[in-house]
Amino acid sequence: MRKPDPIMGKDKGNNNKIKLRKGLWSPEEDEKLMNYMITNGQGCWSDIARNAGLQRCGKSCRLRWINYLRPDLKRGAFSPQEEELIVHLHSILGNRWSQIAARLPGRTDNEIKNFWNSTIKKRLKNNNAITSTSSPNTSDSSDPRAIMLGGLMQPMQAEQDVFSICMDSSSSSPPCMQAMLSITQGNPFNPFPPLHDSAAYLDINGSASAAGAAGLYNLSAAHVGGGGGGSAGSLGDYGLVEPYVMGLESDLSLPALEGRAFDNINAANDQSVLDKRLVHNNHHFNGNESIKVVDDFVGIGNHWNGENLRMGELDWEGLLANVSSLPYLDFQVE
DNA sequence: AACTTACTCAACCGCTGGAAG
DNA sequence: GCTTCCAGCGGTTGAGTAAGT
Repeated sequence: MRKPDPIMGKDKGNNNKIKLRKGLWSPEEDEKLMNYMITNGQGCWSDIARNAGLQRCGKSCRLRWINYLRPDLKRGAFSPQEEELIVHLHSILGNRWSQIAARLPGRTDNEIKNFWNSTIKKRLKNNNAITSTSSPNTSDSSDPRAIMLGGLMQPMQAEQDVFSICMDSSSSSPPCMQAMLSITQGNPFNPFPPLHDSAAYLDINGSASAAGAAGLYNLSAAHVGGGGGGSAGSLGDYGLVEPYVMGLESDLSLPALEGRAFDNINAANDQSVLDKRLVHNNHHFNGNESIKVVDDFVGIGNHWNGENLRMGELDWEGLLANVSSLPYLDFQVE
């Protein structure tokens, strides 16, 4: 990690040089930022940095908040289900980490990106090395997702080909996506089959759900609250929302575009989780403070802003028109 | 025990796009 | 239309740590 050594920085619009710290955040800095966010909510990050008495740039504060201090963050290792979902989403979205993160509540784009670049990529690479010597027709052992999913899926060869392209982070999205789409549209087979039938994971309520495969990814705008006009207030990127507004009460078994993280905090009343998290990353905060945060407000992470699901950039909207509204990941392409 | 290598992940950097003036 | 500011994103870096020799 980077040393928390202060360096000289320059305040824009002000010729006075001020010391802007870089590197790791100290517990004191975290506390300042957390307290400020609790009290004032999100605003202009450079103002936050200044007003909170932090000798950090706004950008750094934003990052710290998003990746570590946010109360709705989930910590700990990725579950197999999350891994599965990441692989699946990456095959569709490419390196759009923020989009992937938006479907993994409590996870940050940075976290997912790191996870992908270390664990998954390596795993896939290793497996490719092994399987490359085997017959190309030998089942689906060469399919990365099959690898990841323990052979649950039996994708078409064409899909495998495209997927292998997508696995390469250098080929992020548009070409990849178009290849995907070409297959999607020209192939009678669904290139994005449901992950598997028993969606006993990613259930909003954290309990096992036997939601059918068909509904697994059926994420409509209504499901995520904001699309139906459900979000309350705004905390900028992490809108203040009414707890459980985001479809938590529904039977949504989908990796909602955020929202489920509330469950992590509220349903579990999760002192231990919070403590663990706060301890994990460099330290800090006693449990009471953490809980207070949860009580005071709930930040929606990962840029889900209600109706404004941005996966789509316009081109995507058009491209995906025939793919069962991919932005909401309804994979029922039939 | 000492050293080296591999891995993880927090944080930084540079870029893009949107909003405001 | 141009400039400036800001938020957000993806790629990259590098310190800390675990695993291996």
